[in-house]
Amino acid sequence: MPTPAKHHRATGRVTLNDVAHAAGVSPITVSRALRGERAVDPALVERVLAASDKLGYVPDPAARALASQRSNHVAVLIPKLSNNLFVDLLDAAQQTLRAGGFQALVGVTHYDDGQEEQLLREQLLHRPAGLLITGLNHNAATRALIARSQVPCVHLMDLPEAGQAEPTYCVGFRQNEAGAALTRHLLATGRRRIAFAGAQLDPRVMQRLYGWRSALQEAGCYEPTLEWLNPASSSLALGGVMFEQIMGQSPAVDAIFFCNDDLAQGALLTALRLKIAVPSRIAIAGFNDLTGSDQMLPPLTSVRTPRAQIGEAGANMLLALMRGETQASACVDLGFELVQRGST
Amino acid sequence: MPTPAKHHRATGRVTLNDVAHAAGVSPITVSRALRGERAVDPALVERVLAASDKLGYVPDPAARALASQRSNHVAVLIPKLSNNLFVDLLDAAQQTLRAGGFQALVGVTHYDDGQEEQLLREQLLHRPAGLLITGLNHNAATRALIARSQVPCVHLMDLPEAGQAEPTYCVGFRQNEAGAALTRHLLATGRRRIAFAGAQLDPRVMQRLYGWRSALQEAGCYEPTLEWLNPASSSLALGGVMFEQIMGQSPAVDAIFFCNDDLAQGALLTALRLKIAVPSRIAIAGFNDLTGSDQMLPPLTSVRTPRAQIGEAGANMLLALMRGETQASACVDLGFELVQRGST
DNA sequence: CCGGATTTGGACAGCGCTATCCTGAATAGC
DNA sequence: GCTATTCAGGATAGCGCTGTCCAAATCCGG
Repeated sequence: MPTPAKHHRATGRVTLNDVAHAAGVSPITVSRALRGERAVDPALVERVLAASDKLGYVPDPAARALASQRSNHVAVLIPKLSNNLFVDLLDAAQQTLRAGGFQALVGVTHYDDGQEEQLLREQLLHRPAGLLITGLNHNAATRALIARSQVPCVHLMDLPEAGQAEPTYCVGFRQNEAGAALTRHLLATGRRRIAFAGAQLDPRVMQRLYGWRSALQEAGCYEPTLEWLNPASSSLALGGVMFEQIMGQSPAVDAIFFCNDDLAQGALLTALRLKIAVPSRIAIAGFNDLTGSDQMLPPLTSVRTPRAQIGEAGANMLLALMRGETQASACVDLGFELVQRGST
Repeated sequence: MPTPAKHHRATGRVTLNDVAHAAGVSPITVSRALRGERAVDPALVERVLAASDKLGYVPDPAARALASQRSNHVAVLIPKLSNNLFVDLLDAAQQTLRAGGFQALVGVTHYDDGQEEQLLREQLLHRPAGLLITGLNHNAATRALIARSQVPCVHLMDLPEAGQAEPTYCVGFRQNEAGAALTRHLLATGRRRIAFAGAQLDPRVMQRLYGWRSALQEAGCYEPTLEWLNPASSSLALGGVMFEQIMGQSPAVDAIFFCNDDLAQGALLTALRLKIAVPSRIAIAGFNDLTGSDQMLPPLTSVRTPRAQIGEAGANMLLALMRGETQASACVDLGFELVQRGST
């Protein structure tokens, strides 16, 4: 006789109760022993573990979530998958979270505040144990959702300006300083008419723009006509188009700072096609040091950004927060590194 | 008086019960009305919907999963995030699933059977409603897990060989035919010593290899020394290295079929650097038509693979299966398209 | 050696929802 | 017109786990 099939459903699952019976203790003791919650007699713990192993017990996440009002999910919100930057970030965060026993729930916002809010709303229904979110600029509703939900939250990639009302936890680097550093490098190589070519125009691109501006202003080289901003998505093709545009309309420009490497790579390829010498005629620099930038012709000068480290450190900070540890340092600056190559 | 705080926990959540009270019906009726399960009087449905809207009710996924033994999660297993191919696949699948009311749980296997099995095991604990998995080749334990779990499963990217014991549902295209088609194109342009350069050596790469082989054998041009296989991960840099290797050791080769576009892109850049004329000295072709291939110098001939469509169609097939609809066609071939450009 | 503070195991009662059974009403069949 | 069959709402009983309270056991200083 396999199943009595009395009145109610009987799933084949090994439950906490089964373990409790096998170990000769009450279910609650098993729960506590396995979670390390409260003190339990070491001898009992051992018996429980043995029984649990023998039966192959694995806790049911749904039951756990229902009873405790907390799941082992972590919502991860990123703007796009088509920018490898975020793929690297996601990969590192996801792996770190998994190692800590959490499941990443990925949401892609497409740089849209409304979608971000919508996604967050959906994710919060799952009562995530934590939240990793890209950037610091969110609309009021999103900020309110985060605050009201009481879910620990770490912001990735950006750091607050000094004096800015900062969110509690963040891991990133100073985009504006990185932009300024790259611009100063271009100035140091003797360039004076340095254009900034930006696409997407998300907050991080704008920070780089501000860094570029301030560096040029310091050097007395700033001019508004050097700003080339295009709200379209960043891509190799767009980089080529913007490059031709800039070269056509501002022939005096002697360097271009592209806000992302894919744009710069597209520009380099277009320069090759048009036989425009890089860096002698014009210097080209990118940002993020994405795959392939070191393979370009000439190799692309860029800023290496610690995106994988940000994903990992952010996830680790969140893991600590979810364990209830209060972190001393709310903001971690992981810096950046100028990578000078042949294109400048 | 905010909360009575009697004996037990009281979450602030609006529950099914609240809606039932407001609508003047029993909880189970609300449940049925909202799910469209069984027939419910249209008038009642309307009242329930009104009450639910007014209170802002949203069902608790954990409670639902616990009671019904089914979550709204779908496990999605892909080999790597560093290959844009899978990012595109994931993006499309994820979006389609979300539109259907399901949450994608992403797992990255790193082309490792053991990790795949481990991930699947973890995911199955969440009682996913469905499973999207890349490829057809899985180890015995993984296949057993899938079969035993009874979870609807759709395989992506590959199609079974005729006569092969096929898994029930899959969406993809014939990798070997695509490989043969590209090879025939190279033969048609007069090339005779066509090398195959493969990295990663996953089952799909091997299928392309077999396609290349059969096309060459048909033409009487096959020779084992034309096979260059490297188990390392595919990348631009590796493409350059393999290109130099092939050119150095087999100077007679007049075309190279790279198993993935990133390799081919790296080869093209290296050819530029070494001033090896493409396609006059040697033709270069890639696979998958990834971002940037049309921007290369010369633009890269490739095979456009319908990865986004596969993600979407696979997700849609799974959605249908999860609704309990039995699909007529178990396997969908979405084909491929040869994209001839300047490099051949 | 005793009263109070601290442990540590367990009983109990749900978390919010749905599967199952049941009942009364409406419909159909002859 | 009366029984056999649908049909739609509701009562009941959990799904598997944990928060809360309680009681018994242990420890401590005076």
